[in-house]
Amino acid sequence: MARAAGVSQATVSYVLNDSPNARVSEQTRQRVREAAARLGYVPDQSARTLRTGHSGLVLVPLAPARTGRLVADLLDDMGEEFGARGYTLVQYGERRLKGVAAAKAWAALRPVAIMVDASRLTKASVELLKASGTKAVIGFSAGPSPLVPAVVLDHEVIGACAARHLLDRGCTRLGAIVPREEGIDAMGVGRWKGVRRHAPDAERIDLAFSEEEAAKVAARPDLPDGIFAYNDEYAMLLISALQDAGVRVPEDVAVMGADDLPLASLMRPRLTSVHFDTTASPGELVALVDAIVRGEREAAPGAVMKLFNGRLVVRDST
Amino acid sequence: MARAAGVSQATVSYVLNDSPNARVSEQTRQRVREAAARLGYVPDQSARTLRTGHSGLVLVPLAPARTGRLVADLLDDMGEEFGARGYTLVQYGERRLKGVAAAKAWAALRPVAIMVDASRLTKASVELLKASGTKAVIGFSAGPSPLVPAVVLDHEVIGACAARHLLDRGCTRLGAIVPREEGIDAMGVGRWKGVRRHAPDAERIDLAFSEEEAAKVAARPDLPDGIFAYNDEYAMLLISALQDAGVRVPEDVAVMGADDLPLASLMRPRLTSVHFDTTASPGELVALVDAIVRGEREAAPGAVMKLFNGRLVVRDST
DNA sequence: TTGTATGCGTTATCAT
DNA sequence: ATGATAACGCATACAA
Repeated sequence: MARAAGVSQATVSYVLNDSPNARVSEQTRQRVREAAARLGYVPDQSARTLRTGHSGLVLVPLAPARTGRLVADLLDDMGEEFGARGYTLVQYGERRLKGVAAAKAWAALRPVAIMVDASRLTKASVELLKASGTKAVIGFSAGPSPLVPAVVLDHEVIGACAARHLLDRGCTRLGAIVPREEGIDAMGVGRWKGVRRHAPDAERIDLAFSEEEAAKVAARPDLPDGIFAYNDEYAMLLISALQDAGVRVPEDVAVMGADDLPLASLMRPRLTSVHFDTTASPGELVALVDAIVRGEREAAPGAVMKLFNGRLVVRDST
Repeated sequence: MARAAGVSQATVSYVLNDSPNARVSEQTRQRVREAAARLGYVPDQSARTLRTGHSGLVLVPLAPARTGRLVADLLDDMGEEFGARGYTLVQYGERRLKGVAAAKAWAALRPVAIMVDASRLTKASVELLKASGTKAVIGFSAGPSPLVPAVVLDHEVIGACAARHLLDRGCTRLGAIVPREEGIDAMGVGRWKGVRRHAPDAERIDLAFSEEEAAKVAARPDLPDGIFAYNDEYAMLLISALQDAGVRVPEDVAVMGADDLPLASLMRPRLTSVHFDTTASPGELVALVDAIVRGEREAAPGAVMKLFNGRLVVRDST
């Protein structure tokens, strides 16, 4: 490249990076830019990483369980935010690896930060990542993590919000669905606990995502008259089972969901859902990670960053 | 690292890579492995990339339009498959960039292969990628691409399958929803064309994903008696609008979806859907990309890899 | 069986 | 204002 432009490598570097203290004549700049365009020259990120010692990579290994729209949107927005700050957010698809084996694969890329489901981290893996230069190791989880600072969705608040709404509507005996599904059961328990804040004797109803299981629940003679179904998908599952069983919704049993899925609003009767406003979160989160990476802020293990701050709305279209 | 083990860099490299023609004593291997474990040493991928000239990275820049479950699952499976073959699949989200600007961002990572929505590629960007060492540039699209070999979902076959089923059920006047949504309208047209294979005068009904729009369609006095609604989401939208308008489904108007979403089977009446079996595709696709990368196979622009091969099933639960 | 030397593309320092 | 040069960590040809 340098040869093609008839200048030195260093000059190329200055021009293409708009180096602040670069003293390069406009004429030379032109020559360099023209040569770059002609050759289709693109600086090599790996060489840059090797030289500078940092990759600008923010690694997000995908969660083993498929996550919902909420997380997908969050990642989209964070990608934009990180990009604007000069980082590159990359989703890394290798769901099988766990513990140190996973950490080695991640560390090989020398990411500057990594945001990953806390359940995939161990003490050893966090140490490995830190030792290999990762500035910020952040976990996603349902609660504080002893290993890393964690991004937490406050599931109890969601459950409490739903319970309050059901009680306001006149329900007297509440129940909460807890999904029997690897990876999301912990969140289910959190939401159920939240329901119990307002209804101490709310029943916990474990349910796998299948029509057979739902039919069994719907056939029970002693159903609560208000059920928070964990999220919109489980709510739809439950409602269809109740309808099949001849139970009137919401007259006999009121059902609430959460996540406010677009599809859920198409159910008839319309589904009432807890909606979380996370619009501000991506920016805040990225700013925080940036600060940690730059060493301007500390975040000790056990610290918690809430994914939203009480911005809950019940969308009730009945 | 080499110092810590008391051996040379070269020996470390031999041991950690299990070099085929490496003749290293078992004793030395032990020492190296032990030192690596003790230090939490992980080879630097950027240095390796720089030296070898290839990164092993398979880049999948995300589509600008929100993709469905089908693509998400496909990516999951391909991630596993690529991992098993020594590649690393990463999803790189930089949605704003287009054309050559996007290609530059991608090329900086020196990926060995890139799989991307064909609409984001231009002649110049493909050349840039090829020039910077990307062995395989593969497009996702609704049909053959003049620029690159393409992974194609045969939308016409899907539409034809739905049409046949509706006709078999006794419908006489067919319609097909074409989504009015950036990025997926082309697929909608393809599916509509497929419907016309069996029903030449099938009506094209453009529809944005909103309840207002759907209500307008549902209020029409001259509705077809069989509608293929593009996919399950649009089918649910349309069905709820029809129900609100007092139209009986499926007695007055039969509606079919596609994708076989788990949620869609929870609608009452149950939704009939075209299901594509793509289970074999990820493996085949990855094997093909691997062959192209290794130069064992050619794939010229215009070539087409079908995402499934006629493995279509109508799930009809009425 | 193991060590030494070289170069990949970039950036930073120093020299011109 | 620009060029020469070293060093980043690794893989590999070759020497020992």
